[in-house]
Amino acid sequence: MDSVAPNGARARTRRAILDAALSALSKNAAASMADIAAAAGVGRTTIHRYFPERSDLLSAIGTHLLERIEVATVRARLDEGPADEALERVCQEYFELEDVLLFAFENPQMTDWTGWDDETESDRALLRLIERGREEGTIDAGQPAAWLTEVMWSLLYSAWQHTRGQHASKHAALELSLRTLRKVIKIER
Amino acid sequence: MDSVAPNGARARTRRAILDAALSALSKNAAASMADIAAAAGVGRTTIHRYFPERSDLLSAIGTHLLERIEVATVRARLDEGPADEALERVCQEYFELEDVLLFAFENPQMTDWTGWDDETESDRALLRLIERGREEGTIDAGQPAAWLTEVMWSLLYSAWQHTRGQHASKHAALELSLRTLRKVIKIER
DNA sequence: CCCCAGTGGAACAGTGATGTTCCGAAAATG
DNA sequence: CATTTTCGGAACATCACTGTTCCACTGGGG
Repeated sequence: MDSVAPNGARARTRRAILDAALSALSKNAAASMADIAAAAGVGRTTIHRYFPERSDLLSAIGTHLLERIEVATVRARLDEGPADEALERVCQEYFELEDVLLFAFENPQMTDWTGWDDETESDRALLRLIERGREEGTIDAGQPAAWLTEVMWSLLYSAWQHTRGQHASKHAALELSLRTLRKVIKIER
Repeated sequence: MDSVAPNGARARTRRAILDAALSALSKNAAASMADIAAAAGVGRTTIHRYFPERSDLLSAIGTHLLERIEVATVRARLDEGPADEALERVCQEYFELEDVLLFAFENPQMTDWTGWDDETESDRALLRLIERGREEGTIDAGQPAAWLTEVMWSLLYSAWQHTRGQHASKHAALELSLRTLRKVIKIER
């Protein structure tokens, strides 16, 4: 059963469990294994077959999550074009990761998960991008780069929150975020 | 024991439990009753004497929380002076409520708590303030008022996060927030 | 078509949190 | 100082979740 070659069936259910766990846990941070199993349309036993302990599932989610962020970052091509435009691109990419990122935000249960502490390649790329923008003169140098990344994440969070509370469409919320972010990085004369 | 007149002793330990619960739960959202009791320097039994069930404690925290927000809002005197300055004042007041508000943000366990859904007087006052600023010409009318309040909360959250991650002082973080907020509400020419 | 990897469900023990009761000790109150 | 109130701790029953084992089934690949 734990053969080296992923049979296809195994890989499929593994993904199903991972996806279901992600969505279940972003809706309810206290979801039990049984809840996740139900969400995945799978027996609770099966989950334990793939992830012996809850922590195993959580760290699998963790890496899966980092991978998706990584992919989104690459797709934004941070090195191309003016820095402010690249920043908007990466925001748009990240905006699509709502379930993934809401989970990351609202689940401090993963505090013990080793893998957050060390800087991601995405983190570094983002900081480099902002640095580049400051030198280019397209991003306000009056605010620390680390602060601007915080603000970017916050604005994304606000956008998702805005679609929940208000009856705003996702598109409208994203537009608001980008508009606000543009004002934030604008250079004061 | 449940006499009508608050004896002083009862009121005192009640506050102690409430405060300890607040700080314990903001540090660790999954804190057990035993944890909270320990944090309050009080027996677990005593907590159940004041708050028979966990949900009772949570809703007590909820109202206590709303009260503190209410007080902070009043102290900001939203009706006085230019709207943009009033907005900065209320930010400064809210910034002091770090434990209270971080708890509110990071504890979706209070989602079931009835009392968030209906608009607070503070919410309304804040929206009125922004509306006033738009008419005055001190706050950008290009962004919906509801969105600006979301952004304000997010910036506060960013500030607290910034003091955690970076080695920034609270004062510096607040300054960053205010500076960024000023740019956000600035009217585009 | 047949077989077996993959699955679901029942059943079980272990664990930690919750809520309750009871009683002796401590402290506030008059 | 005496009395009433309040507190702490031990003990207990209950509950939900976890992780494990075992067995019966099923459906897709060889």
